[in-house]
Amino acid sequence: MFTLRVMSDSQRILDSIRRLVRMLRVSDRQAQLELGVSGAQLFVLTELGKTPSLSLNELASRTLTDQSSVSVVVTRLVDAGLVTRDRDQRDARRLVLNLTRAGRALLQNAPPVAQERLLAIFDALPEAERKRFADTFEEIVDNAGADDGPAPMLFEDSERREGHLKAVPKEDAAAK
Amino acid sequence: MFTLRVMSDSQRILDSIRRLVRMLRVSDRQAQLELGVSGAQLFVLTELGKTPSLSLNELASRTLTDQSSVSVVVTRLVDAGLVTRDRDQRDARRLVLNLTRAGRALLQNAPPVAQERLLAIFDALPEAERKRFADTFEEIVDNAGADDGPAPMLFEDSERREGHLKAVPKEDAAAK
DNA sequence: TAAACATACTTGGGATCGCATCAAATCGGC
DNA sequence: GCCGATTTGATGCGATCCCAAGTATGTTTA
Repeated sequence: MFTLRVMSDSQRILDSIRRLVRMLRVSDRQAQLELGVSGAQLFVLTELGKTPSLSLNELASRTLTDQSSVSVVVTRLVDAGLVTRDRDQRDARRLVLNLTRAGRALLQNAPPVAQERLLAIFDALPEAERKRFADTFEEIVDNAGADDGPAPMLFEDSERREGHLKAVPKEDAAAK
Repeated sequence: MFTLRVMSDSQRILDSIRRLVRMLRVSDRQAQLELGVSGAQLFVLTELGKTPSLSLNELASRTLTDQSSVSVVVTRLVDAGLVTRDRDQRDARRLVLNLTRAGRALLQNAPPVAQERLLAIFDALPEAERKRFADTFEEIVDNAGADDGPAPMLFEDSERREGHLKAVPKEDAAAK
C-alpha cells in the first residue's frame, strides 16, 4: 500500500549504484558522439598511454574486463587508426599494442569524460570523508567479489535450490 | 617494478566501482545459468512482484533504464511465460504487465542473487558506517548526475548534423 | 623427436544498454 | 467531427560484456 518512502540505507546504496552505472553508460554514449570513440575505447587508449607496448591480456587485467572484450575493442581502435597491433617477436602468440600518433593526439585533447568527472567529484569531498568512503567501498567489494570465488568450474550440482549464501561478515584482517 | 604505487583515495574509489560493476555482471551471468533468467530479467520480475500491473514506462523508470531496454527484457519474460503483457482497456497505447503463476513461483524460490548478496554485506556494516557510506554515495551520484548539467544537448559538434533534436536528457523526466 | 599440455588471441553466441525512429492510440483545439 | 501534436511501445543499430570454443604458437615431457 504505502510506496515505502523510507528507503533503508542499504537500499539507498543499491540505488546509488544503479544510478551511477546508468550515468556511466549514458556518458559513454555521449563521449562516442563527441569524440568518435566509446568509453571503453577511451579507457583502453588511456591505459595504453600510461603503459605502452602492453599485450592483450595485460590490457585486459588492467581494464578489469575479459580478454575477449578487450580484443574487440582493440580491433576497433586499430581499424580507427588509433592503435597499432603487432605480434611480439619473441613470442608470436602475444601482441604488442601501442598508440599511433593519432591515438596520442586524440587522448590529449579528449575532454573530461565520466571517469574524470567522477574523480573531480571525489576530490571535492573532504579528505576524511573521501578516505572513509574509499575504505568502506573497498571492504564491500572485497567481501562481495573476493569471496575467494571457487574455480568457476566446479559447481555442477547447482540444483535449483541453492540454499543460501554465506556472505558472512568474515572479519578479514588481511585488508592491507 | 612493483606497480603497487600508492593509489589515491579517489583512484581507489574508481577502482572499487569498476570491480563492483564487473562483479555484478559476472553474477548476472551465473544467475542466468542457475535460474534461466538474467539479472535484468530477475530485477524486472522483482519490481513487478512489488507493484503489479505496471506499464512499460513505469517499469522503465523504476528500473532506471530506458524504455526500449525494458521492452526487450519484458518480451523475453513473456516468451518464457513468466509475465503477461496485455493492453490497457482504457488506453490502448499502454501495457498492463503482470506476473504469471510461474513468474511468481520463480521469484519465490529464486536464490539470492548479486543484489541480495550486496544487501547482506551492507547490512553487516556497522550502522553508522553504512549511513555515512550511503550519504556520501548519494551526494556523489547527485553531483555526477544532476550536476547543473553538462549542457543537455549541444550539437555544435562539427561532424554530426542530423538536423533533428531529441528530447532533452533531463534526468527528472521520471516525474509523472 | 613426437606427443601432451599450456598460453595468447580470435570468433561466435546470447544478453544488456541507450538512442533514434516508427506506428498506433489518444488528446486538444478549432 | 477532424487533423495535428503528444504519448506509449516496438524495432533496428551499434557498442559492451562474459563465456565457450577454436586456432596458433610455445613449452615440457616421454
